[in-house]
Amino acid sequence: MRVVFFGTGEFSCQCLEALLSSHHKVVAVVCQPDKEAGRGKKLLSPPVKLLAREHGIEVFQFEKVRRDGVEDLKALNADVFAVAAYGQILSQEILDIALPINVHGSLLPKYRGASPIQTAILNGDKETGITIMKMAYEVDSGDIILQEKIAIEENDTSQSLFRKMGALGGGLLVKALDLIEEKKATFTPQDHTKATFTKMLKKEDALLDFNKKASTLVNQIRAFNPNPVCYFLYKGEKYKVYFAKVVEADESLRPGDIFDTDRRLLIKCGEGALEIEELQAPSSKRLMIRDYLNGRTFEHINILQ
RNA sequence: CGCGGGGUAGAGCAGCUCGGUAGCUCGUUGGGCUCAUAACCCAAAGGUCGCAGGUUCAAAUCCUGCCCCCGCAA
Repeated sequence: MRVVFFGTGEFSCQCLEALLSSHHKVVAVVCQPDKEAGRGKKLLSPPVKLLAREHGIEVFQFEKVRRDGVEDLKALNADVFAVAAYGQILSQEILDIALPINVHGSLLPKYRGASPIQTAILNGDKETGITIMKMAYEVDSGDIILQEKIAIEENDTSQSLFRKMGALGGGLLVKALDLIEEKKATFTPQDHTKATFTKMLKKEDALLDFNKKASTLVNQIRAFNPNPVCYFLYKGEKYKVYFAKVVEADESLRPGDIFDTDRRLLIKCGEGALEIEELQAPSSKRLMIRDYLNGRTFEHINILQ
């Protein structure tokens, strides 16, 4: 089938790669515009654009696809629009051009919206999954074509889970296209009464609150890795935490008490304590705590004071 | 020209202001202690101090240019 692929980031790339190695024909790729990013404000292309170019596929980067993309999309004469974490909402007019299907990172109707994968980790879920659906006007509300579960391991972060989900999503996307081509696809409506919604994880939510339980904070840290990354303030400076685990704590300590001991870094929480395993100090790179403490130390203070 | 930090042994850092023997913690290797150990003690190996040029009797340190890495902001 003639497919137009909509996507932008790494997750999208994995889905696109699956399509490219299938027998379906990717006639064009639509992704977000290049952005000024990084040091020196260089113009940066989305990963999907680079991948598409390597394969000689035409790339569209509409500022607003609803406003600018309709004519071009019609002209492509596609059978299917395959959408995976594109980053823009499609209008009904566009959904009507070809059969629009979407790869979503949750077991819909649970976790509709912008951050299904991260939210599953944040909530401490043991499993989540991929849903392939036919897109409807209301976001993530469409009829389900395929759905498959995946386990969330204890040491999974959003980063690692994204990678697993991308691989699974790519496979299911191709499978769904095959079914559609053979006219064997079924479309099962969601139970909308069970729908839950997720919001983008924001930087403002990345500050660790040590009054909370250590286990809660560990989930938050896993969910926010690699983006936007949880942090705490020590002497007014931001220290990012990439990995941490729950340990038992001396309950005479107050939440926020920080101390390094025996080449470990511990912070007392509302319940239990957090052992920081991988840390990033301001202006420096990520380090395993063992390496960090070789050259630097923390004073035993309370960082909530 | 967005703002800022940094490049010194395998790792993380100090030394640079005020030029003059390359240092700390850890790792590695060997030895010792121990019922035993990732613990402790002793010893050793390991460095063109990012690159190039300049100043100087002498440069990790001062000056100039370049390369690379990182944080913030987007």
